[in-house]
Amino acid sequence: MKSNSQATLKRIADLAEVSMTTVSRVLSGQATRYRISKETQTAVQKLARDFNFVPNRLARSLRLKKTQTVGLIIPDISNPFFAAIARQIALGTRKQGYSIILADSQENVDLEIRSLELLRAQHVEGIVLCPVGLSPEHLEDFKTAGPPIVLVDRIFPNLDLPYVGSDNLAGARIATDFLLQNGHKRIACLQGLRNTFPNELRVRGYREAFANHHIPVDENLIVGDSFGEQSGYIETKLLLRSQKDATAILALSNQIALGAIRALAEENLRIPDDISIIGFDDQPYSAYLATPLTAVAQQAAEIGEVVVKLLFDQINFPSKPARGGILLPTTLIVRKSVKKLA
Amino acid sequence: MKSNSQATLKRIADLAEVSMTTVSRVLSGQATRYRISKETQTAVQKLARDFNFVPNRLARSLRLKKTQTVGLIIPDISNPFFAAIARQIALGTRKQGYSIILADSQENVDLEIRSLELLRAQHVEGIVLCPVGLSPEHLEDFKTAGPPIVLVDRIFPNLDLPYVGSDNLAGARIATDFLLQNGHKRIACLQGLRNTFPNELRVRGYREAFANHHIPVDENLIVGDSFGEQSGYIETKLLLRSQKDATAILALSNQIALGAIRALAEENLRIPDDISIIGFDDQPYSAYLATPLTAVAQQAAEIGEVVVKLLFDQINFPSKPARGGILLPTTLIVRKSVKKLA
DNA sequence: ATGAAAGCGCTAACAG
DNA sequence: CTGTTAGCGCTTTCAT
Repeated sequence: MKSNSQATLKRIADLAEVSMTTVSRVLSGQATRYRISKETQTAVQKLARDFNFVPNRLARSLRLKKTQTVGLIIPDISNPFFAAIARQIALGTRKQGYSIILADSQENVDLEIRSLELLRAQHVEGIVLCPVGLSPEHLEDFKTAGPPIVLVDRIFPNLDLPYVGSDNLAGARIATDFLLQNGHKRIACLQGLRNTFPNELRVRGYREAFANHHIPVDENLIVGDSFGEQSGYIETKLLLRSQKDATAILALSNQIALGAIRALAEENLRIPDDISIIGFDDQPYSAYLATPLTAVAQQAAEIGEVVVKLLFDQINFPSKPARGGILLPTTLIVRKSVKKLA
Repeated sequence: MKSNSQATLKRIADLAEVSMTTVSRVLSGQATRYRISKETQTAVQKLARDFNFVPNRLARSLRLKKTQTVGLIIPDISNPFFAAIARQIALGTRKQGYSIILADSQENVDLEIRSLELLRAQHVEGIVLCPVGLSPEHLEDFKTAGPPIVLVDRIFPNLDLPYVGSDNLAGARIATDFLLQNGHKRIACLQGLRNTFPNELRVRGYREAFANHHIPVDENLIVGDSFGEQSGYIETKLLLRSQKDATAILALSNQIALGAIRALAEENLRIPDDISIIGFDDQPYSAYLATPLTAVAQQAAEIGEVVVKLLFDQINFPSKPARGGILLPTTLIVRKSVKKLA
């Protein structure tokens, strides 16, 4: 059993035979400002240490209406892209003296909504939201009420809420263009969660590249509906049965790419000899895969940094209007997974 | 500008012309228990909805001395092993209706200590700590005071605090044995953070395997001092210069393995033809590397589940003595990165 | 140089 | 069926 009775201001005050006010002042570094005598100071400090006094932040927050806490909602923290962003946010947030309340929404809008409500109830001073991205209705309120918010990755640009993401359109266009340049015309597009901003823009980039080359796109080649590894695997399997003439794959996430690679390996198809592939979102391991993967790199750490900046801008200067959105550039990292066709 | 004035119990009470108590009761689902009239109920509920009332959890927590919150401290959330554990903890925790306060300690004991203090001040009801693992002194207190805690991965088994981890000793022993069985005698051991429980046990496993084969270990082959990718890279580079006769590498983390692979690639050394390698901690991509990696798999998700169980056991039944530690088994996944020597 | 007292928003005796 | 009241632990006027 533990001695659960925490020391409080009052207890220390009684023991030191001074008022709570004085204790509070000493312990919050306001001793000089209120000219508290050296003796009382040391006495109070000693007692605080002896009794292992830890001020109750709940009480403090309630009184101050300031929790020094921000919320972070992520669809899946085990996705390395999100994990990298989360890490950067954790570092920046701590630097500002704030804590993070983390919620994993499991790609589920209902959970996202519930998390958002909970964060409000917890009076976080700001929210970083990587939305599931399917519907923005529940976010409308944040324009006029609630803590400042910044959207990440699965953003809603029309929502008039600050956001940070990648230039998905250009990323996918350049990747597709690279495939086209290399003579590929039958390019399967393994998309992620549909009606999601990054997905739609990536698909649009894919289409634009085709348009630029004056080649019509075959809608049968645009398949899939999740950013997960499973989806990449299954869709690739299906594709190999139905569209046997595809010569290349554009995988719209790192996990999709991994799933596709797994399926290809199972079917004994060689990359890039039998089929070429480009992934979206580069990872540390991408260069060391059986065939080093050509991929569109996103600047995850930088995204995290910008998020922190935008968020604390709003927290620290609430009167300033929240700035709009920022799209960070992507780069195509060319490795060995694309074959040049005759 | 936002309308920041939140609705409160009192406001709703005034408008509904009932007492705060009544409002509190209907809004916390205690209407039936206190036989509150249907009319009052609906009236209150309507007001609450109209004013978008969200009860203040700070106040609630302060009053109830229950925050429904647990703390989670991780050395590096972008390490996929920790991310996988974190995800499972997030899911389990939410199922119990609790929130997570996340802290990334950046492999830094001071930050870990500060996080621990902050979590106490925030009155979390439990703490999951993946310690940096170098020193346990600051954890002594948790035996007798503070919220329940469970240690993960970088555990201190002598500390008499519940913990969950992998059977590192057996994992490393079996991996090393496999190398030895395949005729390797000059096996470099790329270790992680020294004086850390998993590291020491993994090194011990390495030694035991040698002992079982009656082969003395060459201390010059045990190098490195961090679980990071950089360390794997650098140590491999150095190794190739100083110990040219090593025929195999045992990398004591997934990130070390990746760094080693990078170094090997740079030096144009082929796996396993020129040198064999086994990694500790399997990852989704391991099977698809240039040479599919033989690795010791840890059950990250299961570790997370057990952690949740142990933690809520203590939270929900504080009188029960905290159970000791649990070490989950590891398995050697044999792929193609080890060559059989003549 | 120090203190008394009010109050942040909520819940739970206790009282009808 | 409903309300009064006290108080969780802290900070901050306003006094002295």
